[in-house]
Amino acid sequence: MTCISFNNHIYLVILLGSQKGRLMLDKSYKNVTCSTCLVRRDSLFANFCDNDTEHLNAHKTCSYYKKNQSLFLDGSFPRGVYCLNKGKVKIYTRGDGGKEHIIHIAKEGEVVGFRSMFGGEPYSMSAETLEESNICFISKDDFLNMIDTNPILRNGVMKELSKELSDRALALTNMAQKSVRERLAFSLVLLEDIYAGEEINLSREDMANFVGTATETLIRLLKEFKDDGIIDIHVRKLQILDEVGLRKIAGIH
Amino acid sequence: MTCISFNNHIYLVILLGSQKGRLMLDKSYKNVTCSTCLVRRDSLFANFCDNDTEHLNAHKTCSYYKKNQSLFLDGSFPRGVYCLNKGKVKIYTRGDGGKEHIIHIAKEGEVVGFRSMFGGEPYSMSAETLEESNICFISKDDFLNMIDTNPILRNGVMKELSKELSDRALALTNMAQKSVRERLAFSLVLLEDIYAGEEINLSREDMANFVGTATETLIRLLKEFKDDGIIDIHVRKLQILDEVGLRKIAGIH
DNA sequence: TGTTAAAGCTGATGCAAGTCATTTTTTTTA
DNA sequence: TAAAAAAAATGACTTGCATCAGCTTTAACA
Repeated sequence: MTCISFNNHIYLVILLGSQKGRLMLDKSYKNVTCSTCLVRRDSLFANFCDNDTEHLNAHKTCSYYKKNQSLFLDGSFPRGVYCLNKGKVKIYTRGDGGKEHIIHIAKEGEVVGFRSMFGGEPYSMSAETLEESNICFISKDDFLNMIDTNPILRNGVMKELSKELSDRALALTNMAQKSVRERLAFSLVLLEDIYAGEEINLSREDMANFVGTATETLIRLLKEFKDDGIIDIHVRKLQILDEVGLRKIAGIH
Repeated sequence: MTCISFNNHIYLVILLGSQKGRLMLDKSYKNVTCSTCLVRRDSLFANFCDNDTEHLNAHKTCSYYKKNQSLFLDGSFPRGVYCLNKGKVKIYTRGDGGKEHIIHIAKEGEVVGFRSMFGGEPYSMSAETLEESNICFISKDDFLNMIDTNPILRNGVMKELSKELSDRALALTNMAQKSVRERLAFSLVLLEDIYAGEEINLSREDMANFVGTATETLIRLLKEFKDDGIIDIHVRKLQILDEVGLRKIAGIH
């Protein structure tokens, strides 16, 4: 049994029965403190002064989520926002027939759940962890209060909203005009960033729902990319070997 | 020659040579006043107090735009925002190869051009009139100043941004999962609202770029809908006869 | 450790929708 | 008013990708 430390947390590498050793999050999540949280520097709460950080810390609660656990569901009303300390979360809608479409995959440092908060409407999307995660929660009242009193946060939120709006316009144009092959390449470039050098670890079904295609088609195309030496596949984990080639296929200049 | 009045403006119906009579905007646009502007009640500037409205009026300039005139282009930096007093504007991106994709069609009362203003980045989209229009302009400095000092406007903007974000997620899911036939039905329901009872007046190419399909496919499907009695077509203008039927095809409940 | 379930993969087939070429209609311009 | 240009419409052809069905591998669990 080995201990390693990463991102504010201590992980235990343990052997579970006949299973291969895997990374389990230590349940020490209660110790997360905003002032020392490393992922905060990428978040909406970056650039906070000490006072604001302390206030944030005092109003957040931190929880452990296991894999495939829901944060919120389409149709429910926002109760607060979720700041990802560790782990990844998929944001998805369901089309007619219930088929998932993954709009976004949030990574460490991202704040999830505030986008539907300003209209007074229920969520139009659902959120669910893709792996075990540590996630801090700030209640709606506290968050809205901070928005009103903190111009840094407010500007950050508005900047984030408009950035996502243009990202999503690009995604829409890609979906309308690009082939599945091109979209897969595009998605892999996005995933490379989301998984930040780690191997991409998504089920084929989730990946297909992210690209917007059938699972079988995705598998066939992944195989093509592998044969072309653009990616490498280890069981279900995926590594990008030739990002330049991918960008070329995706049509990113 | 006849005069009619509508929406703050006087129109002249005039006969031009051998052409059929058509509606021309009177150039009296300079007379538009925010306090009496009827379309303002649907805009971001609704709910303004008299003081704010007066301030707005003092800082706007109003211009006449002819059909197919550009408001701003992808890559340029925002100089201000555009409030549509009369006319429609398409917001579009271009995919690889330069093919347009129409993200949104703005109608009277909508404010265009502020979404890219908060990130300090250039526009990722272009905007162009679809018909002759009267459009008021507020400079970036004036608008940002109003955002900072006017909570009503600020909340309206944030509400609008998050609403559009969820609209666009729905559009993305539709694009990923629905057939062209279903998407066309969906788009026609949207257009029915945008044209507010008037006949839908778009070129086949624009409509195809809005639905996300080839022009030929769009034409064939329109013909099917016409044969099924769902729509009626007069040359290039289009009228919806059976919105319930359309919603059913589109999968809107 | 063996059994069951889930996820991943492969092959065969059909069709929705894109592309190209041509004609017809409408609009614009001289 | 005629000629030219642009937009709309139709037909023929091709193909990317979804669907279905069956098989294999990996993970879950008693």
